[in-house]
Amino acid sequence: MPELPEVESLRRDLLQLLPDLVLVGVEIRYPPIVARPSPEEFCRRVEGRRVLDVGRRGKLLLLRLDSGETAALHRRMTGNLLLTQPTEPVDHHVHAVFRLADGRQLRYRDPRKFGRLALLTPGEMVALDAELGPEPLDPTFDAVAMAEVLRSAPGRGLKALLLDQRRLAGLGNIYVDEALWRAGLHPLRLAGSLAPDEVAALQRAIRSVLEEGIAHRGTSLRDHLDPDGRPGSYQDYLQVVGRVGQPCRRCGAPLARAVVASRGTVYCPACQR
DNA sequence: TAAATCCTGTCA
DNA sequence: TGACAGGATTTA
Repeated sequence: MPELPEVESLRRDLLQLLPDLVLVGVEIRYPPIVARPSPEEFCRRVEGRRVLDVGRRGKLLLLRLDSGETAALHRRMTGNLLLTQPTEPVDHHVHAVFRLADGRQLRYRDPRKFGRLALLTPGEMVALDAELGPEPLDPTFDAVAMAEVLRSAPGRGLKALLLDQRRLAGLGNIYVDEALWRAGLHPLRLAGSLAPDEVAALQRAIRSVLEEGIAHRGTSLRDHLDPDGRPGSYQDYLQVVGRVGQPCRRCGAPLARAVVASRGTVYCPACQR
């Protein structure tokens, strides 16, 4: 599922289309995909707008329009934004089509229909930003900032806390499991119980798994594709996800599976404490 | 805090 | 054929 590295990879790919990315037309084929405003209003306010910049906040892709508004896309589980020629057939999983000035199209394809589009005024963008936790790849996100996140909910388990976008933005099920393994921390370990060196290790682990994920253009266990329809390759480097029962690459013990924070969770019961 | 909800492809 | 997966939101 698209987490921070998958959205960041998409952001960087779309930046290559600037400065001539003009959304000359918008077609919404599955109206519930537009969270706000109404689908008609969304089209009216996006059509004809030039994209000045492509940003990201957590797992949200942000298209900053020349109107001052921002079109936000959350890909949720199975959403992809594909750059295609208009002659390519539109399959029934395509829920929104953005026609570009050069004739090509950006198509939002999402078999699960969980993803959402929204158009945000500057004020709404500020409000959304305030609801999300810090960016783990921001240069200012260091061990001190990690400690603050943990201190904000000392009684919660680490995995539940790290998945909470209001506490820390951008992590999902895959990268949380990978980061906790790398830090040697158990997913149920209470956030308030970490020693200073463990806090620092967790911050470094989160940063490194996200950076490696981006370097490999994301994890494509199943669905993630870039705008040209190509998968990422970080699935080939995962240490725990998808390896239940196989030996831990640190200590050799068989990796275990449990449901933590309502998510399938893989960890090493021997060396994650 | 936990459960239900939204969805449909995939797998047993 | 039915259980399962899961991010975010809503409801109990």
